[in-house]
Amino acid sequence: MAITAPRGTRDILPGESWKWNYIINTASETMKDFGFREIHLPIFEHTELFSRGVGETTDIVEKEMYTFIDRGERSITLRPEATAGVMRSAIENNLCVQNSIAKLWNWGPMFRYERPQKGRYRQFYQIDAECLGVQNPFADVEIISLSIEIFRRLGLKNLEVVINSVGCEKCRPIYREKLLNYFDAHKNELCETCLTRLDRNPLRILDCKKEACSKVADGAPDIYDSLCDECREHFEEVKKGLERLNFTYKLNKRLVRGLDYYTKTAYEILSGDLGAQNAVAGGGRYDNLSTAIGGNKIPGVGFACGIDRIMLVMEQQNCSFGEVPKTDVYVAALDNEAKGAAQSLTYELRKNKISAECDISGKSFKAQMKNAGSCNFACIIGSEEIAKNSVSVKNLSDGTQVNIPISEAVEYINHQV
RNA sequence: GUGAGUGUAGCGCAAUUUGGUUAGAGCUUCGGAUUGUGGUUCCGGCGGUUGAGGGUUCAAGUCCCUUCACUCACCCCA
Repeated sequence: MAITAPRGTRDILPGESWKWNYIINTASETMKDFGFREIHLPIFEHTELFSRGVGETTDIVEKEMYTFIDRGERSITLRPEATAGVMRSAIENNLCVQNSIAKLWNWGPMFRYERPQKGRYRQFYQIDAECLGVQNPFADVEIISLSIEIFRRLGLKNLEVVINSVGCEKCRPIYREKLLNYFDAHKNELCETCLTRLDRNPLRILDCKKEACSKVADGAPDIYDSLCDECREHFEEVKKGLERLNFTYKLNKRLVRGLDYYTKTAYEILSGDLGAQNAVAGGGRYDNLSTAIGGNKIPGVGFACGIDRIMLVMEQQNCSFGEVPKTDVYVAALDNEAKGAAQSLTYELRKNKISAECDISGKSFKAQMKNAGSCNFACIIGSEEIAKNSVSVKNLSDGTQVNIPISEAVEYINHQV
């Protein structure tokens, strides 16, 4: 049996790799316009970074990480998300000392052991941006507007921005306590998974999609009543900021992120064109992440968006991916004696940065011209032409053709393309 | 981890309700003819252990079991 790609992974084939480049280039330009700088991080990290950063009781850490012991007996994990690594790097390299701020972005593969389905893979790709060192709600607005702008430039339609505040280390425990009391009183109405959530992470019950649980959650205490003054004010400023930029958004007090490090702002950008996995981007503020992984206090806010999912939505909505890559010139040999001359001319063109191709597999002239169909020009050389030292250059879009000396071919085509 | 559906040529599909000769066309590819040197048309060739393994049967692409993969949903998230 031939070996196949592991479950949940996929190959980005030539037919779509140029679309990926378009998405990444668009993101890259937007990042630059927003003053974010690119950072490259390892794909694997010490397991502890995620167990302490993302949170011991999260689904990601409990059952979704690719963790293994390396030959030096270190516990290593393929990164399941980007934020913890960025924060680790910022601490380790002092990117955020003495009130300086760091605006960083990167893209690359992330790994989670899940059952694959539409828009969900075991190796998936994210574009990630983090703004570190700023407590101010303007930073939250900057991050949210950045993600929206990337999608706007890509031409995505019908997106929904949903925001919430999940409180901070001061007010969340109080809210948690209230929730605990409430859900404890409605224990018999909750589903099994929610019962386990009860003592581990009661906030997550709010997120449960089961009708019974959601009904119970409807009557649960409102998080906004529990927010401390600082969190409340922060949240108000974020909302004001979004309105100032004319963004429409929805509030969802049930929006709870699956990663423990989030504080205050949490948000998601949803698309109706994705099936069940409807989030194209998600993020928020994480003011306690740095201390959780052993650093000094560095506030932060950021987002990640799934490239695979952006791709799905763009295909669904027939968005433009820019220009399809195309070879300028096909150099066709009329007969076998001319194949060498064809390759020589092809190389001359390439040296002049004109994309060119010729047959390297011994195809007939007819077959060569078929391949030439996707190019702008065809150069046709036969052994007779070599003797005469000339070549026919045909413009494949209008059918016009000229005979010129081979030595002038590069210059002529350079003019045309 | 749970559930449902699917698996036949490189691709998308067919194979007569209820198992029955040598599993078929189309597109692609390759070759030939024709077209002024590609695109059109015609002819021909290559291409399959029916995902894999086992079972039932005189007979299995078709029925049963196991396994793998894909798809979608739960869960969770981007």
